[in-house]
Amino acid sequence: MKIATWNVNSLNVRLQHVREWLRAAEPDVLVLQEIKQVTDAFDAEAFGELGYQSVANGQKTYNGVATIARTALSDTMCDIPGFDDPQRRVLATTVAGVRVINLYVPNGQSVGSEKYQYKLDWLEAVHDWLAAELKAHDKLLVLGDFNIAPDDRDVYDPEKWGEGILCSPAERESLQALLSLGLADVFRKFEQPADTFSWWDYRAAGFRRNAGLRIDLILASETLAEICSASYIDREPRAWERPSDHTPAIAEFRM
DNA sequence: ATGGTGGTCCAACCA
Repeated sequence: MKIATWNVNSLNVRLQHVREWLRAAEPDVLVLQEIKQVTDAFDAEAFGELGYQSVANGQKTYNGVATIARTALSDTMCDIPGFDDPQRRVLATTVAGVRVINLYVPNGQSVGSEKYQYKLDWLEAVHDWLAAELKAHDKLLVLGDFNIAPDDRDVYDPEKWGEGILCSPAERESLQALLSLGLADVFRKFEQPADTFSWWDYRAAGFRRNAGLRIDLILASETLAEICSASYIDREPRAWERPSDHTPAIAEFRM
């Protein structure tokens, strides 16, 4: 099974990029974040033509997530239990016996801001939800835009970013708490080229300078981490015309 | 030290 995550920063703008990438990469599952459209505007037929089924959890203007798969999607959940939130940031589905949890973690704006507190509260609620999901599902993946660079290897200039947003100790501890539930960042199970990132700021020619961060992650339960055969980031779509500021992160499993 | 770009939607917010 080949699975990928991609923050597309508006599916309206990026639909043809996503279709092009599906044709070339042929993943079994692709999870999208920041579709920035209401659920009814999601064009399932555009993926149906390519042999994919899909489920969307959309919202006007901001956020919104969708999951696309070669096979049927079942047991869909669009909310974190017990966490009342109008923002559409989660989509859990079961695909081919794997629980696939698609997350768009809040950005947090700046350390100490209201949005930062929301991010930490949101991650705590996700933690408790995932604990329950892991009890119910041996084969589980949590993937998406985490808006957290796990450690300094995932930051182009750790000195400059310091303990700023996306890198602060509290954010990294929140991520560590998720990993402590029994999840592994599969990208780090394999040798990787230095300075491999998944997001580059549109501003200040971030991509040209490779001034990026690795914030798009694939976390696997122990059962799946054991059969993970590859994980990598495909930089190519970030170089396409009018790109998303993120590029796909991919993992492959022997199953 | 600040602002840079891009999406949504047309003023201002979000990233």
